[in-house]
Amino acid sequence: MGTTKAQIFSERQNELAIAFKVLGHPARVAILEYVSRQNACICNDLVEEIGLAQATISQHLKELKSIGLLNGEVEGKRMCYDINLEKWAKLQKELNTFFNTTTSNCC
Amino acid sequence: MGTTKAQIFSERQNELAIAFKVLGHPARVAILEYVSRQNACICNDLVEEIGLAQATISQHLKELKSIGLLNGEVEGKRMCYDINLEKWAKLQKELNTFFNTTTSNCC
DNA sequence: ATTTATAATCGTAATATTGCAATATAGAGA
DNA sequence: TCTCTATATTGCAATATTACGATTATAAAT
Repeated sequence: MGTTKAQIFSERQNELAIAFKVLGHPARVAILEYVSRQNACICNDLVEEIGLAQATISQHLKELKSIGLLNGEVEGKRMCYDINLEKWAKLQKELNTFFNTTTSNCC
Repeated sequence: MGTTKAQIFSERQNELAIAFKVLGHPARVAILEYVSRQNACICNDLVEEIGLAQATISQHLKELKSIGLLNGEVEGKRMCYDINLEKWAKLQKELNTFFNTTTSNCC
């Protein structure tokens, strides 16, 4: 127990849910918003901006990278994260498809 | 530890994240999709359709209700759930605002 | 009244997530 | 090289989530 029974759902449902889940933390919402506002987007800035420990920010960045929403480029000793616009647009489209096809005709 | 530090984020960021989080489970995605396809949308049907225990489905329904995405009406000894279309449209709009305003200009 | 059907709630075990300190790694500059 | 800075990883504690059996509550049917 404690584990999501992914095998009983479709791949699409699982992927959609995973994307929603990754977006389902305020720190990750804030990271995406901050990264999108900045020209320089470095973990250390995020630590100051957001107010979580460096290790914690790094972990959240990892999750955002895991679904391809963020790109991380090494820039000297720093990392430069930016949003993967292609993936971003694709996800937006998928979410809208989900919202548009899921409308009630019940009762 | 273990608890999200909600107090360091804006109300909007927290609410957005909570909505994403609720959508971030394949069972809840599946429930929304199934409810939207049916005219009769009863927990017991969902148990058969989805293949999780009745208690588990009931719990997922509760979470969907908690953010107002589902309405539950008592219909005799059954419950009739349907999607709260107003909330649904509002959420879709908010997510799109998030996606549209969060685009990269980094690096 | 008793039984049956439906769904909510409770209690609990297994697992996942969050957050941080400590440590590791890697590049830049003295 | 040695040190400093930036980021990643590890290990761990606290808490949250997932799932389910058992129980409870309610209403319909007999």
